Order: sequence, then structure tokens, then C-alpha cells
Amino acid sequence: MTAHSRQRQSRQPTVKEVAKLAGVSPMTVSRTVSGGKNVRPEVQQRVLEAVRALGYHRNENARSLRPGQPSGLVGVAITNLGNPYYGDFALGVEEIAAQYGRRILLGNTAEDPQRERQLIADFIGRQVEGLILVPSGGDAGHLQPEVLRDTPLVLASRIVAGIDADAVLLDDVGGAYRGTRVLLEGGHRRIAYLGNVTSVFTGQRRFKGFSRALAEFGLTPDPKLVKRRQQDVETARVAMKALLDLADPPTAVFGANNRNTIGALKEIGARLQTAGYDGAPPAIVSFDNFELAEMMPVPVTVIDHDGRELGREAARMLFERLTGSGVAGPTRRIEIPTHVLVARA
Amino acid sequence: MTAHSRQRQSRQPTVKEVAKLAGVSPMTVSRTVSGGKNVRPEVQQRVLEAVRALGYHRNENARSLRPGQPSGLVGVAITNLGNPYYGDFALGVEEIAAQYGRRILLGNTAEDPQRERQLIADFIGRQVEGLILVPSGGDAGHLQPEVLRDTPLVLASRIVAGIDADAVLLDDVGGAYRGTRVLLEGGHRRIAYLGNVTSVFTGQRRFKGFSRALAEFGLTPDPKLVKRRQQDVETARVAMKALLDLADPPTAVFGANNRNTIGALKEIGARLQTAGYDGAPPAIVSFDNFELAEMMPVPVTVIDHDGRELGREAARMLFERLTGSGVAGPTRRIEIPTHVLVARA
DNA sequence: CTGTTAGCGCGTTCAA
DNA sequence: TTGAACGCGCTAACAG
Repeated sequence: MTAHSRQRQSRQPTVKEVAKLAGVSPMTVSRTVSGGKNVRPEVQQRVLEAVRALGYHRNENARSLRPGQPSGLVGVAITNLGNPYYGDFALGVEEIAAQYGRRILLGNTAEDPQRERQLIADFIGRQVEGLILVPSGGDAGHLQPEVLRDTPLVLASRIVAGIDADAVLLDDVGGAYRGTRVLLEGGHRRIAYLGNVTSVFTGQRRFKGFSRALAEFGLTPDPKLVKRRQQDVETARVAMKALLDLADPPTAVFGANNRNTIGALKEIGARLQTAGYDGAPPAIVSFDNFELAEMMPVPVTVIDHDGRELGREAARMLFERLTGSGVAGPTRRIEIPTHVLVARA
Repeated sequence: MTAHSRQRQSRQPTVKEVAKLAGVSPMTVSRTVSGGKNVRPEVQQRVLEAVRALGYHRNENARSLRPGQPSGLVGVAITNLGNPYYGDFALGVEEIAAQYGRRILLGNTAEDPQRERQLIADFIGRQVEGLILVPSGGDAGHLQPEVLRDTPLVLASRIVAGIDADAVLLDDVGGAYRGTRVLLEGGHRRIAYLGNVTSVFTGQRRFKGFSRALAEFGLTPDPKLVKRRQQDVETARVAMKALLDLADPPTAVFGANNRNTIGALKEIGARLQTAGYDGAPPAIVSFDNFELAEMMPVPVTVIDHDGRELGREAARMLFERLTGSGVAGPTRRIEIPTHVLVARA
């Protein structure tokens, strides 16, 4: 029988067992493990030895059962952990949460409102002190104040119609606008758009910035060059393929996110490998940075922003609600700036 | 006063409050929310209305207080969530955990053993049913069976000396061996190695595979070409810079992970931009795949493996311990295969 | 300085 | 079918 193969039934030791071993009352154990105020040092010693001997860990769940005791938990629900951008986001949240001594309950919604609803309900059932959510859209019943009661909510990346909550957003419109202008000023006029499904909030905002820049050059988005249904790299690649196969393909492409840009680049890369390929590959503007963007075979202008900082900021907003001031203030909305990194010529 | 600005003090509603509103006893509420066995349909109706009206959520912490009741939590500690590979890993774990109705407590250790120790202790205090850990090395006192008691532990990516626990590893040695052979068979003889600090388990294994391949060609690693201290992209780039500045630079580079490969590529990319650069850039073999590897300006052979599958497999091992059979079997060690994707010529 | 009492929210057990 | 009592682990409040 090996180390981890014992019965799982025998629960963790409790204050009582420690108390018995140390020959004191449970209260003395409790006092000792929570700082040792009003306990004789020699008694503390005995208690701590018993703690060590039994491998005692204070039961945080039982502890937070007392009214007024915070659970020390924050619920975080993200649409797609597989997207490196949201990995960074989660890292930023975790970083701040750790500073505040909080732990993270993490869920991946996979853009499924139903799953999001379940996660939120479960998080509340586990008495999280607050929620950080990248919402997946759709019905928002589970985010209504009556349901959340007094659990603070911070929305990240996207907001939800009808929900008045703190939010950390990107400067989607401005970033998309400035990025698109780079293409226009570079002489491009046939610019394709690859984006998320129309219903996604950031998708709408980025398309608005894109359109605004075009408008300043007397252009409107060409429906044949606008593809807004791609959620992942492979569908984005297929969309790009369709664009390149047009009789009159675009000379530039706006990738409204990470996934769309990379799909587009993969298709372009495949064409460049092809012997018979002649046309000049399109230039790219990418909303979302990605590693090694500077090494692509076509110039990639990046609308850069820091997912980790987005996560940090979301967590900071939450903890302002949870501690000190700001607890009862009006909801706030922050926009994180974006930076256009123009491709080398 | 806006939606989320109320007092935080008024806790979540309890069975009692729901009971009062519905005009029944707390037990009837409890029975109703847990399936409704032995409750008259009309009474259930009243209860569910009260639940809805008050925004009641069953307190999972209180629930799991009863002996024998599982907490429904799994603790996951990762070394670096900012590495896209571990984002994928977390996604895989979450995916399986969701299937088993478990939630994830997530922590980032940042390769800090002290932080890892705190996280594990806290996870146990929160009554997690099991632990999944990418260990950061160093002292393993906090992983001893006496401390973990009966909480099953699954190690991922790396193992820990002296700890007998289930583990999911990569075929580090074999992958590194086969990848290195690709370089050797391509005629390369001066091959540099960029890797993690020597103490990291995977680093040792990958270096072993690398060395083994060299040995078959009558070579040993050249100390001047071996750099094993880089944990992030920037330090890797600097290491690569030093290699390229050698009087006799390597003709190929083995990147022992994601971070090292990308740092190396960034430096190579910078050189290629430089007007005066003449030498042929080195070929690359990368342990760990990364997006767009096929589009680099130098051929990149990838030792590919699926982080998400690693996560899934770790979670599966854990849940085999938690449920059904295998609860008390000997510890197991699984190796996930790696696939060498040879660069285009 | 230390111990006893009581109760947090829930569900098992037993009684009605 | 419904309810009352009890206790899970912990700690404030109150003795001593």
C-alpha cells in the first residue's frame, strides 16, 4: 500500500482532537491557531505540537459559517481560459487577490450563458465575497441584484445590457479606430473585417471604431469583406480563405481579436508556402497583441493592451467594494487604454 | 444609490427565512431544494416561489460541514498561469472537473515554494477533495502524507523527490531526444541548449534526451552553448544574444520550453531586421508548441504536446481516486506522448 | 489565562 | 407528508 492510497473516509482532524492530544479545551486550540492571544506560551507550545502531529488545518468553511465572517473567496468566471489573453487576465486577478489574502474559485463558461448561470449560482452558494465575470451575453437574469443580493460584481471586457455593475473595459472603439487609420493612411481602401459574432459587446465596439475610421475616409464597410461569426482560430482561417478567394481580395485585414488574427495569418502563411501563389498578401491590423507578432511574414500592426492589467484592475475594483471606502458608492466604469504598435515598413 | 451599492452586511437568505415566507418549516425547504422528495407539489410550489423571491442559494459551505459530505472543490496550483501552456492545462482540468460537478480553487505559485506551501495549506483548510499541482520544486514537507492526510494529490508535468503520488508527465526524454535528432540528421553539430534552471524536473529530463541524441552522434553538450537559467522570455532572449555573439555561434538551438524558444526567436528576429546582419540564423527545435510556429523566418521543429490533455488526464486520475474504484490502488504515473513536427525545409 | 455555552446553515434521524 | 431535535467545526461572549 503506497502513500496516498489510504481510506479517504477519515476526515481531517478537528480542534477537538487537537485539544484532546494537547490536554486543553478546544477554545485554547482555537485561540492558539488564531494568533495566540491570551494563551500561556508553554501551552501554545503543546498545542502547536499537537497541531503538527495531527496535521491539523483549520476548517475555513466552518469558520466562515459564523455570520460576518468573510469566506475569503472570490468567484471568477471567464469565457475562454484557452485564450492566452484570458490566462493573463486570470493571472492579474490572482495576483491582486493574493495580496488581499483571498482565494479564487475559477470557472470557464465557454461562452455558454447557461454554464455561466450555473457557475454564478454555485459561487454564491459558496459564499464568495465578490464576483469577477467576463460575461458571455444573453439573458442576464442571474446577474440581477435580487439574485446576487449584496455580492459585489465586477464585469470585465464586456458589459451586460440592463446590469448596473462596476466594469473594466478596454478602449475598444478608440483602439479599433486608431488601428484602422494606420491601414487607411498606408493607402489601403479594401479592408476586410474578421470578428466575433455580432452579439458580443466588444465585437460591436470594435466594429464601431473600424467603421468610424473608414467613414473619415469616405468609406463604408463592404459587406462582402465583413465576416463576423468566428469564435476560434480555425473558423477564422476559413473565413480568411474565403476572402482571399474573392475575385477582388482585400489588401488589408482587421482582426478584431487574437483568435481571428491568428486564423487569418495561418491562412496567409499557407498561401505563401504554395508555389503558385502570386498576389501580395494583405497587411494586418490585430486587436489584441500576440507573441511574435513582429515576426510575421506580412506587416502586423497591433492594438496592444495588457490582459494582466485588466485582471488586476478588475480585482482592485472588487476589493475597493469589499474593503474600506467605496463600499456603497455608485458603480464605476474604467477603460484600460490600448496602444497601437505600428508594423515595421 | 445604484444597484450594487447596498450594505454588504445583510447576509444571504437562509432556509429559515425562506421557510417563514413560505409558511413551512426549514426542513420542508431543505427537502424541496434538494429534489422535493416527500413534499406535496403545491407546497413545493410555495417554497420555490419564496426561494425565487428572496434569491435564496443553498449554503454549500454549511452543507459540506456535515461529515461525509464532499466539498465539491478541487485545489489546483500552477506555476505560471501567464504561460499559455498552463492556461490550456487549467482549461483541461476545469473541463473534467465540470463533468464531475466539481469547482476549482485556483492558485498561481509563481515557482515559489513558499507560496505553494501556503496555497496547499489553505486548500486543505477549505476541505478540497483533491489537489492537482504543478510543483515548483524545493522542500516537499507540505506534500508529505501526514500533512495531506487523505487528500489525494496528482502531480502534473513534474514530480517531487520523496513524494509518492499519482503523476501525469510528458515524455520529456523521448521528445527531446527525437527533436534533437532532427537537428543532427539535418547536419547540425554545434547545437545550443536553452533551458530552465537545472533544478526543474522537466529541465533535467529534457536535457537528458538532448544529450542522449548528441551521444549517438559521438557528441557531448558544449558547455559554452548550454544556457540553463532562463525562466522567462526576456532572459531567454538575452541568453540567445550571448550565443549569437560568440565568435563561433551555434548553427541550431534547442529551446527546452515555450519561454526559451520564444526569447530565442525574438533575438533572431531582431537580428534579421538589422541591416548589417550576415550570418545564417540558427535552426530551432522547440519543446512545447506555440501558435504560428510555422510562420517563423527560421525553420522551427516543434516537439508538440497538448497541455489541455495533460490537464484532462490529471483531473481524470484525481477523480478515479475520488470515485468508484482505484481509490486505494498504488500510485500511478502516466506519460503523455509528444509529437515531433518537423519544420518545412 | 482558560473553559463553558451557544449558535452560524444545513440535513440526518426520529417522531408525529 | 411534515416537523423538531441534534450536531457537523468553529469561535464570540461570557463565566471562572
